[in-house]
Amino acid sequence: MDNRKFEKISKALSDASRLSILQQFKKKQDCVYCTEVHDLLDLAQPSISHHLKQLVDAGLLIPEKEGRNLKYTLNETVLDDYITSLQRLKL
Amino acid sequence: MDNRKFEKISKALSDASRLSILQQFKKKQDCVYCTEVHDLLDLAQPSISHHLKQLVDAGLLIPEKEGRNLKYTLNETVLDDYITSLQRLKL
DNA sequence: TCTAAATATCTAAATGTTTCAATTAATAAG
DNA sequence: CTTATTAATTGAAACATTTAGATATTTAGA
Repeated sequence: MDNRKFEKISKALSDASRLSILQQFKKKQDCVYCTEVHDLLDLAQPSISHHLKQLVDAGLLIPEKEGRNLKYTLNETVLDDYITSLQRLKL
Repeated sequence: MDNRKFEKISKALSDASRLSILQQFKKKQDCVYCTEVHDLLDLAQPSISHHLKQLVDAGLLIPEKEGRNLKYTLNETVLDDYITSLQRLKL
């Protein structure tokens, strides 16, 4: 993973709202819907859209359209690649 | 590790200059001096001071005074804790 | 003590991020 | 086709971060 991608993922992980979204996946054990995120966070709809976009752009979430709804799954591969890059920082 | 600490570390990792600083530890295999960072990055001295402060505040670097110089060591424990938190995000 | 070197702090400009109201786009259901 | 629902986009305000110049602090050495 190059430095730009690493920075982008780090930035995506550096916000309380986005961290809550990611932690929601653990609770749901599968996928998370856009609407659920709206219930989870006390933020206006465009703000949620913005945060989800950042997580998708970083590659951490995979979006999938289901009619009018939007379903997200966690991309564990990207998370693993990020962890590998962190391990490499160690001496 | 609580979410605030996680966010702080993520933010510290989300900048090109700070990432370069951390990668310098790999090259040096031990510690890094403030002066070396000044040579490494094409930034004014106060900017470097600012970046190093953020890495120290996040707990990633441990500062140690050596006369007029400042020596930094990488805190691998914090890095490991951060990695553990990331692992926990996985399903 | 005086000077030079290394680092920190203060201040301000430039830039980036977060947030929401308003609007738009897409789709499902009647 | 019309309406309601879900999500994205636009535009702007509030806030935070990055950067550097000027200045202050600390310490080493003459």
